[in-house]
Amino acid sequence: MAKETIAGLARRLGISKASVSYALNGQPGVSELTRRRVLDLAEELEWYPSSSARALSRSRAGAVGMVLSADPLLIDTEPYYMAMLAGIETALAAGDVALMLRMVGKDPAQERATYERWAGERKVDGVLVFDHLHDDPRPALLDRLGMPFVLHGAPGSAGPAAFSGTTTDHAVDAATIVRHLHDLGHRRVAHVSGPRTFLHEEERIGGVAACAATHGMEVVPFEGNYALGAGHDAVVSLLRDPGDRPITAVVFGNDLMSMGGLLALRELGLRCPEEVALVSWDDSLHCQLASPAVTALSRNPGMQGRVAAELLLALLETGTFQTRPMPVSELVVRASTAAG
Amino acid sequence: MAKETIAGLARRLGISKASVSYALNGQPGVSELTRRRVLDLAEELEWYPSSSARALSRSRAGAVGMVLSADPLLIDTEPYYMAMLAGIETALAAGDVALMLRMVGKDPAQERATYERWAGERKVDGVLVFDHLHDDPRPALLDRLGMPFVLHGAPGSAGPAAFSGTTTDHAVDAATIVRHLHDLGHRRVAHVSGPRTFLHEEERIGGVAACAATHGMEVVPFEGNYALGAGHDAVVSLLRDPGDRPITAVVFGNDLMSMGGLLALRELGLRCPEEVALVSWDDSLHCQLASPAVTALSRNPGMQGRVAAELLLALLETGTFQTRPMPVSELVVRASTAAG
DNA sequence: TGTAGTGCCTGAACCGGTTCAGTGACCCCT
DNA sequence: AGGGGTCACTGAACCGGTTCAGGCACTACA
Repeated sequence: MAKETIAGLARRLGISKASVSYALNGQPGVSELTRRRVLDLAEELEWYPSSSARALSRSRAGAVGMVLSADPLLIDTEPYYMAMLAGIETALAAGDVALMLRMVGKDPAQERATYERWAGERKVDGVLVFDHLHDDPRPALLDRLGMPFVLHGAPGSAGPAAFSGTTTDHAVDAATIVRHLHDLGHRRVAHVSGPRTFLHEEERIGGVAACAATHGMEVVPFEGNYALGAGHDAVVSLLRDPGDRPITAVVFGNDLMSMGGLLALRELGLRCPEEVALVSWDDSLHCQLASPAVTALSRNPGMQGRVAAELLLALLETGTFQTRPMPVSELVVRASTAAG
Repeated sequence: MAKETIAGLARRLGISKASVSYALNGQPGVSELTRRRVLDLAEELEWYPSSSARALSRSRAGAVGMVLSADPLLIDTEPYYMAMLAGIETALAAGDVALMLRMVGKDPAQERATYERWAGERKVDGVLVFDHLHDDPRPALLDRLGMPFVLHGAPGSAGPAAFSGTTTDHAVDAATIVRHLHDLGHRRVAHVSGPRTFLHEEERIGGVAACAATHGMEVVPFEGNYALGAGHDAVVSLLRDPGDRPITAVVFGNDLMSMGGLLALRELGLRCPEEVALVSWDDSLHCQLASPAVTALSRNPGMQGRVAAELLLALLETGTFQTRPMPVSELVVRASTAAG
């Protein structure tokens, strides 16, 4: 099948390229009759405008990018990403924008290089950025590159922002978890967080500490890295020697560490939830299938991804920054925190 | 920052656009000195060629596409996809090709429409196709569209193929599983497969039946759909009423159904592996974390994805079809089939 | 000394769309 | 009858690269 072009359509209809273009794009300047003839012919020939030609003349790629920079070890075990991707994709598909995906290791330089490349090549119109860091260099970089972006999980504290993002009130989530444990009688708990370089972990740690303080509870912090082994090691080092005031509950920063913690409890011969209760700050199938099933904060990554993508589309469309707070997460109570 | 163009570079250097282009692309026609000057300037200005302009003049998108058409329910629970994606991405990144991702529901029409669109818009240079079906309409469609593709999990039986693909010898995998169960003394087993519309499930079912026959074993087939509930329901309907010759082992087509089966065993009060052994035809973290941990065939989806992507790159580069057999999968023996 | 060959470089066409400025035709108003 | 406005449409420029045909200078060879 010889590829049709807009010039071909114009020739067949005996009109000019310009008219065809106007007709196809719903722009004024053509009669209703002509427009119909053009659209009908395009459909009949199963013709679509060349995306690269369109991208060139509109100076718009029609795609947005996303760099998944994660531990290769985690990337296939974290259902979180896949769910988020699915949400992002549904939003983008609705806006007729393509998703360009790049996976790099935990190397910030590679993520940076990818952004520079994409900006230079004008390959994407904007990017979705995740896991906001302390003194995150990426917003400044992207600004310098003139690349619109949405920060997923932006710092919610600031006022009207100079960028778009979704915000999560981690303090509220923290309170939900801490109160749940307090209600069950726990007074000394551990909090196994993700790396403190992530801003949201900082907020969570602060939230947990604050809420615990108002309830007269004690929190033992532990910095993990979201991997199975970290959860395991945390539990071993925190609970091997109970001491006089033992820890009776552990909050994990994600589902993988929760699973690791559960394995460790089994090894140590500690019964869950009778001796130690568990809460995961991320829900997933893992939490549901574990035995005991693990109480988890359901954060709905699919919806979050969808919202982030919508913000990016809006930013590209209108150029206005928006921040949108995510709805409060819900705690799904399961056996790991069943009433003692 | 005003965007530089090739014309800008040419002006700065006092040479023609053509020379710049030749220099940048490593083509003959420029002196070594000029080439260096061009490359140095490009680096200094952090300049990259516009991907859309390049795509237009080369008539090559520089991207390949992949439609993930799966049950939305499964898409975020199946670690298989994520691992495969990671493998695909590493191969594509090496070949400097972008990955365009689209997720659609289990609706074949949408997948078809996506291919037609991509072909019409020349948005991708080729696609990766998964889950080969009985009388799969996609190869013919893609051929008609002139869209190069690689079939992941192509029928391995045929001779030199008219397309590229990775092939898996499911009969060998089936034998690995069946022999393992036979060695443990099982003589009557169930095989909970995925939908028979998938060609690979057909091959697996045949392989299991054939190998079982040579070992004097009996196989009870059950058609599932890869979802948690299907595994559960299969076990319930197969094992609730043992009868005179009870089933002592169940083989599941993927990890999710295995987990469902495990839940069902627990409900029925059947001990695993003492009363019923379990094998999963897909390994994942779920199998490792389950209790008992589930024996599983490790198929290395990351590597398979990488190979499939490499085949596609080769096809785009040279235009020659290749089929590449995947290495035989290895059975990871865990507690769910521990010696009785 | 003429000429064929080679190396370096250039102008212009081309890829397939979008968009601007301009041209008639037609209608309305005074 | 003449001036102004709207409508449908067109030619040509443009987006930013790639590539072809050809020009010029210089060397090599007969």
